[in-house]
Amino acid sequence: MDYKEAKNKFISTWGALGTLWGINKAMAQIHALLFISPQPLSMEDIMEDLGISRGNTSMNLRHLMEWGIVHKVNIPGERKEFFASEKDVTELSRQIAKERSRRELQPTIKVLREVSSIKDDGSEKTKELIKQTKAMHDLADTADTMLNRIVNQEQNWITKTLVKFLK
Amino acid sequence: MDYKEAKNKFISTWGALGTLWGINKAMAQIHALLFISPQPLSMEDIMEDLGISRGNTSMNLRHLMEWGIVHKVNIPGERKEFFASEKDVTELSRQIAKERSRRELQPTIKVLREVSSIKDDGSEKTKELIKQTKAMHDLADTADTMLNRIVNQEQNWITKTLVKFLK
DNA sequence: TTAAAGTTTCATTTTTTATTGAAACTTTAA
DNA sequence: TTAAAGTTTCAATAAAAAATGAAACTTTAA
Repeated sequence: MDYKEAKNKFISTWGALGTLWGINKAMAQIHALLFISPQPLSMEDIMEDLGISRGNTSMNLRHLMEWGIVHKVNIPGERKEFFASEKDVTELSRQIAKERSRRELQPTIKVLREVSSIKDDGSEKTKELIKQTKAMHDLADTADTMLNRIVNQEQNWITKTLVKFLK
Repeated sequence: MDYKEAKNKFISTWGALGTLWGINKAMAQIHALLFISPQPLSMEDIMEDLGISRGNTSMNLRHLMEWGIVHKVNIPGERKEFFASEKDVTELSRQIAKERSRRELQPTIKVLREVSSIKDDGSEKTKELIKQTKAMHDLADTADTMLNRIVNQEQNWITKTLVKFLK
């Protein structure tokens, strides 16, 4: 496998994985491209490389910046804007986990709390709804808390030890 | 909020969350419905409750069974098939993590290994591709291993302690 | 057996989501 | 200033995904 093949394989695999996880293909592919590019790229570079339109590129770059994993880079002497990805995988996963927690997990946890707090009218179906949504709430809450702790690097010795141990 | 409101809110929230994570709405909603139902439900019950077609219900029930989180239940004296969800949230998350690992993470890890193993031709872009995909491979591999360990309940005392600690 | 009950499949349609491209807007060098 | 370079927005279009519904298939009780 030469460079070009490897690059294409990485970009298309990343796009496909993104799709499975609810991230649109172009967004995932732009990220993949920037992630392996030694230099920041301009919008033109990206459009051309991935064969996508200017509008698509612009909007998805904005989304990636909103997620905090792509940044504008100023290149002295260049009028164009250039873009670069977060290159450190630890920081990348921290950022993604943080955003998914904020946008998706936390609102869901809030709903689960509301739903599981309805008044028990004594019926079997109400009891089951309360029991199950409460269990789901506790799970989601624990998972979210753990995720945020791991991801926020509140890593004291025991956490570090544990992470190593689990590897 | 009464039972009906709470039920609808749970089902629609679950559907919306599913969509964000690449699971289609009907599949997530069928799961939500079964998850809070005290009794197993027939296909008719589900179609009627969610207002979706027979075909849609049938296919998504199959998907849920392929994911191992919904099962057929035989009710004595009934000719129809009934369906029930896994009710234990721990088992539910174990099953989902197991499947997502098998279907999505592991194939991606394989590609990352291939891509990061190409021959270094000395160029900067090849070096960067190798470096970055290797880092991504290591991250994905560690995350996958940890996930599987946690989820497979290979829980010795230190793991349990750690999990408690992180909560 | 067979016909009624129940289930699955899949071509077609609908809905949703992503993408395009051109106009509007912004920035900057001269 | 202004006009060229660059960027963003968004209505229109295309593509992808989900849902329908009816025909084909399977199971089972009589």
